[in-house]
Amino acid sequence: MVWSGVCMMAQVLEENKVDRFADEALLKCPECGSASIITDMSRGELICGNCGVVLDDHLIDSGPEWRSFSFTDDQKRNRTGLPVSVTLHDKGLTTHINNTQQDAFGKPLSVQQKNRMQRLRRWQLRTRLRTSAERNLAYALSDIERISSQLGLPKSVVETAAIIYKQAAAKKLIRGRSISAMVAASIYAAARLRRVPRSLEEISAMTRSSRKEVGRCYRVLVSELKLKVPVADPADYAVRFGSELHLSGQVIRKALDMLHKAKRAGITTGKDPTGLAAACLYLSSILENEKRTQREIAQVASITEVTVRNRYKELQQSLGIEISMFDNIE
DNA sequence: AAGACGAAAGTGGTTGA
DNA sequence: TCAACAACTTTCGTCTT
Repeated sequence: MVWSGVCMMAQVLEENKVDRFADEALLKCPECGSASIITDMSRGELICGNCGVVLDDHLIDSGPEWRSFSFTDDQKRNRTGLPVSVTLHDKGLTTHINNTQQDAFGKPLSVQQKNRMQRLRRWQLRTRLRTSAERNLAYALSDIERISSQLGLPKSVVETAAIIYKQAAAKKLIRGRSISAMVAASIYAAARLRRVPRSLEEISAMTRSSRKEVGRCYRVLVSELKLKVPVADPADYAVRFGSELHLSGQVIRKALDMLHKAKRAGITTGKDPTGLAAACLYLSSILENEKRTQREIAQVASITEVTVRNRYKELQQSLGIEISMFDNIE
């Protein structure tokens, strides 16, 4: 009885499908007679490929309706839930027991049932964050998310930082160090790995840890996890500082050019990359007549004016930028 | 008055013995 | 482990615009 019903249903669906395609194949544009009909599923429209007339604007999308974020998702045909994410301590694979005091039909629960659900909810929470390590991880990962969003870091950095932190936790590197310093160090490393560097000052300012502490943790991460962190490129900083100072593309381009020359002249090794970027921006802002003061630039780069000065004097000397060029402008 | 400059002293990290 | 060192910071007085 049930089987025959299912079979009949399948047959009806199959026939409809065939009919639909047959219709489409035979369809011709009433305006120009062309047979090249295009279906635009994102708009739900049937359009003539020749003259552009919309033949139908209420098409039913017969494509798959399950959402998938990966090949395996696609195979499972899931219809609910978030994508699996490394930024959640349990990868988002968890169950929440709702707090509504109703059953599936909307009827209020009896007192016994309420008590039972309360107990279940409590145990669910306990098993979800079973160990102190898991609680720490959950706390740290939400902190990574918070700091990264405050610094305007992209998703890729958040995920990299989460992976680094998890590896550090697995290697028991967190023990004896503060969580917030380790979180900051993970973000610092991730940002550098993803080539959107933020300075230690900027990151440690978002936590309760000092720059020193974060730096120490960072070195531990690099050596223990064997991270291959590329040397911070002053050019990455120059672009960001430039836009923060509202400098034109021309000034930034000139600064990058200067950095390139400085690198070739060999005066960049061992120097603070933020200082170099700041000095180049300072020089190019003067040369391009969009001058910013040393203080403004130093503030954005979170270094002192003295460093800006020292760097730009060096640049001036080795790149042969004449003082007379300043005189012309001022 | 604001910005630039430079000297002097102090700090924290790196390196090599 | 420790001293030497380079880079950077802080502070402050002076000069220039």
